[in-house]
Order: sequence, then structure tokens, then C-alpha cells
Amino acid sequence: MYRNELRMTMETKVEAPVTTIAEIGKHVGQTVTLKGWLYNLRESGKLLFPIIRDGSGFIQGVLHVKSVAPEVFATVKHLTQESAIVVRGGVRADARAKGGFELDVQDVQVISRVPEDDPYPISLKEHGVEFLMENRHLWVRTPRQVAILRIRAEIIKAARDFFDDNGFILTDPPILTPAACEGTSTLFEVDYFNEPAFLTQSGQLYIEATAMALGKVYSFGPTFRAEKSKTRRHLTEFWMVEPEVAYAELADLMKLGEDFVSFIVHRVVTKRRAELEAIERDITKLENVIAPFPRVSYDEAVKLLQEGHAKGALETKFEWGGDLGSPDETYISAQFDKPVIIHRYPAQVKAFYMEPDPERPELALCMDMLAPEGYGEIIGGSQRMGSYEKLRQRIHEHKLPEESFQWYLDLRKFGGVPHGGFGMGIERVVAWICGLEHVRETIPFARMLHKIYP
RNA sequence: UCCUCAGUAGCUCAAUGGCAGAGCAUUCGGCUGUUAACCGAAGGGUUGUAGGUUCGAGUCCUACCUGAGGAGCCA
Repeated sequence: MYRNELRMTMETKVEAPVTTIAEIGKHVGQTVTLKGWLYNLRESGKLLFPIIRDGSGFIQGVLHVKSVAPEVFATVKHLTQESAIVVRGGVRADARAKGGFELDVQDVQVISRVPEDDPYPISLKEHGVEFLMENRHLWVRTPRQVAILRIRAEIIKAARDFFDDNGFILTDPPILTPAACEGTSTLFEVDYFNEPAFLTQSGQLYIEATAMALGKVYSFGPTFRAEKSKTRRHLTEFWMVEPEVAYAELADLMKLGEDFVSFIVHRVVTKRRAELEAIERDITKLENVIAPFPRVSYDEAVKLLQEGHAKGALETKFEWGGDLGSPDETYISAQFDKPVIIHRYPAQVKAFYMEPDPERPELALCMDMLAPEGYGEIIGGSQRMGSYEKLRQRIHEHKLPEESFQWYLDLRKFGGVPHGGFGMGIERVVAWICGLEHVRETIPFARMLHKIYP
């Protein structure tokens, strides 16, 4: 590798060790080479201030007309935004610089130049959502988007570390499935050798099988919903992490969920503080997210909502038996400064595979976790139906084809145990932790209703 | 699918039914420490599409297209 770098520097006539902007503090007083792009260029008389970005960070370069070769000065003076450049310069600590360091530019090689008659479309001024989403392939280069994507990566790494370090085994469920997992959501249909097949909406049913093989498992992958949802919380393609645990009951799942979420938030606040500050997130609100979280039964939630209606905070009076709507969730989560767990919903509004509460069979042993600050449901989970016969009956009640679920019924026939798990939507968690208005910024290329370009 | 709002220069936005405008971006000029730099100049328009009302439509009416926010549904 050293040999390659040496040859590269000879070809580019830049004779200085290659480093990154993130590492530049280790090279104060030395001459280094940076490989990146021109983010912006300011000038003041005989001074040029090119701002260079390299993916690891941003740094301002300085050129005095009399301290560099005339052709170097002219090259930089006429550089266009986002042209790719390899820059050689001296590293200097400077209190005036944003990152604390500046580069006294000595030489610049233009790797590829953006034409001035067709300039880079995303200027440093404000832009609208429509324009930015059409140019998402370029928008991801901007500092705010870079920070968000770094935080997303940290959240995903934290999620995997949590399960890997707690005895869970990653098992990947299929993405192509023969039938609906839950029978409720609209699925994307694809042609599978002249047979209809569907993109998965959840790996849950499959990891129930691997949980019976490995005890504690999780999956992490993309899921697809063809529902015509058009809100700031919905994508048609989103990433979900789902643990599934054999011999687990609802109380175990709620504990797992709150430990999991506090672990992730703590990790991001610790390791990605600079990025959270860059996007101006109120970090004190995240530092408060420590397990245990408040738990509210569905019955108690109904009382809260009816009180909210009496106070005039909610338009409609909530009646026992219905599912919580978006305004209802926002109202309940606003009563707490941590995520809140709502458990034991009426079975009639929940999926067919949930275990009924033995003390009140009209309730399901399920739980949802609502993020604070109105970010809505980030986790949904349940204890799974244990009885072969009851599950078969539910499949019929929901008018699902029994033959498609025979393998799923087998899990109850051959050594069934109490078990359960939950799913956490990555994008909603990223939106909450970053304090974003919309989930479209939480994933490099969002897939939304009627939107698939770029 | 339903409700509400919007569409004017590459971008962000002005323009009472009466001459199509500004800032940014681009090009040129000025400025020896700029921080989305600043100052001056130039180029840049089928006002989303189709039709209608009117002496006259960016502006009013109808339909459609595109986008945004919300509801339902969900993570």
C-alpha cells in the first residue's frame, strides 16, 4: 500500500504524506496531501480561501498570491464548486479556523473539474425539499447530511453490538416471501418464475423459526410496505431490526426493548456528539433516555386520552377498543420525557399471531414503544401465540390461507414454547435521535409513495 | 384513497387584473483574513400543462400534472 501511495504522489507531483482532514491535527507543522473536493471558495484581494472536504471533514485552505506559484494561484482562483482536487499544503493550528486547523496550500492538482457553464446545482443557500430530493445523489455531500448518515451508521452498529454482545445470533430472513406475514399491510408483488411472490414486510415469522433453533436471534434488513402512506414518518422501503427470544414473555420483551433503546441512545450521545452538535440537536433530551421507561397499559392510555379530550387537547373522544391514532400517540408521548411503552392492546386491533392475556383474553400480550417529542411508534412487539389450535383458528378468522402458514403452525406442534420479540424501525429512530422533521433524511435514498428517483 | 396548500430564471422568492423583478449561482472587474464574505457589472424567462373569462391573465374560473403537509394504515 505504501508503494502505491508513493507512486500516486509521484504521478501527482505532490510529495507529502496522504492524510485525511479528520486526522490533520496529528500533522501540525508538517506538509501533507489531502484528496477531496472543493466545497466553497472565498477570495479577498490577493488571498484565496478554498474550503476542502474529503468525506472525513472540512478544512479551509489559504493562498497568498506571493507565496505560491502563479499558475497554482490561478488554478485555485478559477476552481468550481465540487471539483475534485488533490491538495498539498502545510498544516497550521489557527484559532480563526472552524475546526482549529488551516492548510497553507502549496500545490493543487485538479482531478476532475466541474464545468462553469453547467455548475454544481446545490449552492450553499437554502433549497426546497423537492429540489433537494431530485438531487439526493448530490445532497448527501452536504455537511448536515453527512452528519446524519454518520449517526445512522452508529445507530445500526450499536443495535448490532447490543445483540451480538448479549448472546443473540444474527439470522437473516428471506426478502422474497410466498405470502403476507401479517395479512394486513399491502405488499409489493413481484414475479417469481411466473408465480406471484412478495417483498417481505417483516422477518418476524421466519426468525420465530430460527429462535427455536438458536434460542436468542435477531435480524436486520430491509422491509417493504406498499401502503399509500404519505407522512413524515413513512417510507415504502425501510430497515428494521428484530430480536426474537425463545422462553420469553411480555415482561421480558419490555425490559429488552428499554435496555436496547437506552443502549443505542447512550452510544450515539457518547460517540457521535460532534455530529449531534453539528445538526444542532438538543442533546440534554437524549441524555435523559435511561431505562426503565414509563409503562402505560392500554386501559390507562384510554384514560389519559379521555382526560386529554376533556382538557381540549384532543379533538375526538377516544373510546376503548380502537387503535391509537397519530394524534393520540403524540399526546401520550408528550406526557413523558422518555420513550413510553404502551402494553396490552385489545386483540381485535392487533395482528393474528399475538398471545392473548390469560387474565383478560380480549387483550393481546403486546407492546408498542413511542419515542418522545412526537416521533411516534419506534418499536412494536408481542408475545407470540403458543397454542397450535388457537393459532389455526386465528388464521381462519383473519381469512389467511392455512397452507401458507403450515410451517409456522409446525413451530407450535414441534416443541412450542412461550416466545416473542419486537421490531424497531431504524429510520424513525434516526429521525428521533437526530431531531429531524422527516424520515426522508435518515436514509441515503428514501423510497416513498410515488417516489423512486434517484 | 380523502382533506388542505403550493407550482414564476439553475436555486430561494417578489410582482393590487395593466412594462417579468430581486438575492444567490455562473462569467468579468475590485478588495491582503474571508467565515453561506463583501462591492460593482453582464448574461439568464413558453410564469407546471390544456382550455376558458376579460380590451388586457403570473394574478380570476375549470380540468389535469407535479410537489408539500395532514388523515387513515403502520415501524
